[in-house]
Amino acid sequence: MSSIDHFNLWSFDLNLLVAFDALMREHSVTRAATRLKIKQSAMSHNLSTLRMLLDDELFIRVGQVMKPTPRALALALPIARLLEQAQHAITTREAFHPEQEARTFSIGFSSELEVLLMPSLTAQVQSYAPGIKLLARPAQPEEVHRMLDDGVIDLAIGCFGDGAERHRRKLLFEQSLTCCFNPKLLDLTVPISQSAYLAQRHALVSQNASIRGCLEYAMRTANVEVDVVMAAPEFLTVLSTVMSTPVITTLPTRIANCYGP
DNA sequence: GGGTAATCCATCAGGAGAGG
DNA sequence: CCTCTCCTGATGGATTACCC
Repeated sequence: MSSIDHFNLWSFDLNLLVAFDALMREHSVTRAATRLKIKQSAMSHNLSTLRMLLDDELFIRVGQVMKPTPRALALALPIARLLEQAQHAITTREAFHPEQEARTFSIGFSSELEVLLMPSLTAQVQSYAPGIKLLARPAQPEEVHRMLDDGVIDLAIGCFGDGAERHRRKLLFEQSLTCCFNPKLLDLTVPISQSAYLAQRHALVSQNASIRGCLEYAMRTANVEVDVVMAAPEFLTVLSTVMSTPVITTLPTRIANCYGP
């Protein structure tokens, strides 16, 4: 088995291999930069450093694409395998035995999922892993990835953005939306037409500074406006408002089915 | 003209070394 | 051991060059 030349590896920033792999996959400096969530100029610097260290052009611009040189093609597979092995070595842990574990997991939730999932999750964890405790933490979409990076939470459950490549994601279920209103206060025919929906005054769940909350993107996409008169981060506040005020709200169907009027 | 790569320059973080 | 200063490298914004 050959020995590792630590001195040479120390002088070679191994992140450059990640940059090379991204360039190999994208054949574009700009797209490779986007893939690694850095700017194009930083990726261009990485490429120039790689060119200097490996003494080869590596990628030659041909029209709109960066064509790999024979040297780059020869390096592609070994580097990809190396990165795969490195990732495997870093992420693989000893077998997890929930029944023997004694620790607290912090889970970042969006508010509606916390109330939906925590009761059954706690019951299941208590059944299979009595030594494990669960700590629910509020998690806003704009800060959830930083909370994961800082170790504030171990896991996040909710409707969040993609984050970085290191953030693993799994789809739990597709979310649908349902309208809720108090029929004693609002005279609406079900199913509600789009024009009737847009004509109402609305109460919404909002986790951020926008009063349009989770509907902001949908409204912009559909190029429509609704009259939002109230927004709050907790869905129970919104549902209580709907019960006492002639407003309509749009909530995740699971919440509406559990707690709706 | 639009898209993309390369380059220049400013900023920031981290490390090394000097001095108290 | 701690603090300060300087140096180095990474990064991003702005700009330029190049290609279709």
